[in-house]
Amino acid sequence: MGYKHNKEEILEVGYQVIRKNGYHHVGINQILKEAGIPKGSFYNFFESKEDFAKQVIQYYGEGNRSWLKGIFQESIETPINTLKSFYKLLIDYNEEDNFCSGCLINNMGNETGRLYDVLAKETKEQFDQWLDLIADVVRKGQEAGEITDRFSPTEISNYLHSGFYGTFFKMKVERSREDMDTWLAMTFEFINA
Amino acid sequence: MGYKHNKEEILEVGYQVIRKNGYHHVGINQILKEAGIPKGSFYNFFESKEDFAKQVIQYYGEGNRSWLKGIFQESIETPINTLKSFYKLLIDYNEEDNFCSGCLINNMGNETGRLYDVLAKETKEQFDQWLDLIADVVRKGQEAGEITDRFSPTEISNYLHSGFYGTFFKMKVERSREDMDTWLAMTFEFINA
DNA sequence: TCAAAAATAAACCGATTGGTCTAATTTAGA
DNA sequence: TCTAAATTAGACCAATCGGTTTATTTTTGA
Repeated sequence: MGYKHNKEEILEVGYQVIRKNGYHHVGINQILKEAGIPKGSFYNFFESKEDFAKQVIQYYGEGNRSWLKGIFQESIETPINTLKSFYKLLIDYNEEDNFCSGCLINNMGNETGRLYDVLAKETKEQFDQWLDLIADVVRKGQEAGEITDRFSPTEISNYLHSGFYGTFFKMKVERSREDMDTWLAMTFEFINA
Repeated sequence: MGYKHNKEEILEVGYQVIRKNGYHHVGINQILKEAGIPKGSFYNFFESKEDFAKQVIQYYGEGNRSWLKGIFQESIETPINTLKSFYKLLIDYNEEDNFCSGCLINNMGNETGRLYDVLAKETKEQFDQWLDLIADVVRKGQEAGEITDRFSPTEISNYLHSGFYGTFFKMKVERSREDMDTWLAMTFEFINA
């Protein structure tokens, strides 16, 4: 409160740095340097590196959830096109840093899923809340007869987002959106009613 | 040749350890300990940690390619069922260690894609060679009228395997095969002719 | 206005990192 | 059989790791 350093600014730096470099590859010192704070201040805000990472995941998860809510509410397209535009936006977003970072949640889940109960749990929690929002749009699409009803909204939203996560592998090793665009076209043809 | 330590044994240990723990989270000392070799021997075989990881990727990529060739050649099922059984086998394989490790190639691509040109290149190379083998089966499935021909063999094999990679996220944070099984059922209904 | 609490600042800590060095041992080929 | 090369062995290195400590400054509320 009115103090020199701002917790949210540190979390934002942490988001950027960890998203790009991963959890284990990033040291506290790098965070300190990029955020411009001394170590004492960091450990005043956060109990440990793991606690910091957990709060970064929360910060990003919640921010992204608000963003998601907004674009779904304000969309003037039909449900299926709302979803397709949403994934196109995500691909565009990844193009901005030359396809080298991917998604913090996907990265964290894959990197620390096995090792850190705390981080895996937080990761899953944020992911699940995103999926609920996506599932709502899928349900509307099914009610409108646009999206296949051979599978439930939960199954389809899961299928969509995990499929999207799968494209990050080739995106990163090829530094290209080609595969993501193909995935988008194929998936939305498949889930068509 | 006939010396005390065997390079392939060290690579196998490296595969197990790095697949499970990731690249940055694993130190040389851990490899030495688990492989039972002193540091001097390690650096006699490998130039650096990065060189070691590269050879681990090659070792695993080539081994897996042989395995893939074998099960595709020996399969007595139709092409589409050969593929479905193949992915079921992969899920079963991940169940063996309680869904905590995933695929070395996917892990490496996601973790080091941005950071290490050497490792990303090797990862992509091995992946591409797997995909060629899968694409051959897809082509046969299309010729047999089992698999949709709305997309090319390359597009479909890419779609299959990147979709499979996408399921690793939830597998790891939930330690469950539920999502993978659902993905399998949905995907093979979608690519049906 | 002033004392208690909160936040800032950086020196410092032991443990571990990837990697080097030197010496001893084992192997291969002349 | 003997020498040169390859391999084994682990002590050693500077740098970095996550984290603690102590002292100072800033803020807060009585």
